[in-house]
Amino acid sequence: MKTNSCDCGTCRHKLCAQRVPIFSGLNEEELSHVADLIQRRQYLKGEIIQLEGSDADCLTIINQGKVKAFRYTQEGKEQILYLFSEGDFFGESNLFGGKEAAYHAEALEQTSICMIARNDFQELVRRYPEISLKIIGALCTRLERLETTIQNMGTRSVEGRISSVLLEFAEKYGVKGSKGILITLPFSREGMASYIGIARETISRKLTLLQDAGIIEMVGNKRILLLNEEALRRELD
Amino acid sequence: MKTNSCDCGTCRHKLCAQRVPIFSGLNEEELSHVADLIQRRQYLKGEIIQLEGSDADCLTIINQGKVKAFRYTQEGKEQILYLFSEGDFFGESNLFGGKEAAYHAEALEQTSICMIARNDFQELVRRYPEISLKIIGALCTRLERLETTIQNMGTRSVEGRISSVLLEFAEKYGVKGSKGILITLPFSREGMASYIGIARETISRKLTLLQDAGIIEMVGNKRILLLNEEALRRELD
DNA sequence: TAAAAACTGTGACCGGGATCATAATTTCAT
DNA sequence: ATGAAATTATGATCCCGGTCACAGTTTTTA
Repeated sequence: MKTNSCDCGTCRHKLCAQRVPIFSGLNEEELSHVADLIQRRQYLKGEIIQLEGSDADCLTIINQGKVKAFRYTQEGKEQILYLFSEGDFFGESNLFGGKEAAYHAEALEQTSICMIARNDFQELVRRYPEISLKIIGALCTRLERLETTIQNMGTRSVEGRISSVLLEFAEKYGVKGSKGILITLPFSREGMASYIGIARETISRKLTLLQDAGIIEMVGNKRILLLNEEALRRELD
Repeated sequence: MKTNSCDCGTCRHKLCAQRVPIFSGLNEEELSHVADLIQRRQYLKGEIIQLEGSDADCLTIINQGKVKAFRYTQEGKEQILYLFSEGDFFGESNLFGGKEAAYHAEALEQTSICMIARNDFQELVRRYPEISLKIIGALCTRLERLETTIQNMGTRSVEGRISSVLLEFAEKYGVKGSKGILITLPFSREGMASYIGIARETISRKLTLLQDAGIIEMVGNKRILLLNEEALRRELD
């Protein structure tokens, strides 16, 4: 088991600050300053990190693990908005909009996060303006993703949406093997359905079809072997 | 007819810079500096301001008018992503992500815009860090809107989506009268359908139902009188 | 102001995906 | 390893909204 956490109490989470894109570009001394302000926390799978509507006033950066951000529709269905991984952050709207948390956040596996309080962060931004440029860049990327998601949902081609999610996971979590790309899914079927915005049964059926077509191969419930990436790409509408 | 444009050539668009939230917080002299960098342009209804995929490298701020941002799905259907009004801006991803334009932008009526070139803007941000905080705030707001849109689209309750759009327009463009709120719609039915992500015929039918229920009253094609706001709010899922 | 063009409303029909029910499978705990 | 619990697959049915067709209206243009 590799130890990529730092509990020595001396380095003051410099590791965490270093690996976060937001702070790339800062030098050693500046990073040290940032690290002073960081508070770290650990969560187990299934634990809630943030409650929608709460007024947590800190920026949360994911150091290790995966986090899903979601809301409940009035019918009680869960709608997943984001899947955050190492280096991603959330809670920015708490800081800048001054509003309450826009969604629930739940650890999908053992997860360690870094938190920076609102006031500390605002000061950081003033002292190191490049940070805000990085944040703007990250927000733009996120906007683009949502824009594409909306475009896809509007199109209503369920096959296309499933293909696009599989490709996304392949890129983020896939491992190339001799037969194809082995994807360890971050979600159960239920989760994937909620991420895509369709019913669980539907995704089961479509995945079966993809398997019958020889494009994928399901390995247990949590892994999918992508045999024919090109074919999947052609499904994208 | 009120004259809220400035063509004197002397004030150098200070008006424009002033009314834009991004630059609120700057003083007279700073605004003047900003105004120096601004280039102004006019568009008629239907004219294209930005082409998806083009590498326009400037931030565009809407001074007056309305602009729709949209993409085409592979089936050729138009999907409207944003409706921008006075004070809104777009093109930020061109500046920060360094990528190409993420969508088409078209004037919905006579529209005047202010443009700032990439380099000029980057310099502005460095000189006045508050600007980037304002931008981050605006991006967060936009993200929240998209998040809600996605949540709505996932829910697939068409009634709810229509109600939410009507309420949005009522707030932005509504005028209170004795009988209710008179909304001048920024879109045709086609446009509303594309904004919501449903078929034109469906929105016609649903609006007729709402009218039969006494909740709204259609006034010609371009206006809707909102008689019972509460009832509409209850439709929101 | 009249004709043309664009937009909107409505009926008929159809299909994809939601829902419900149940069986099969996988995962987990002991 | 084995039974229990959770997850997934699959069949049957239903219904909402898309699509097509066409009529009615509004808006534009000359």
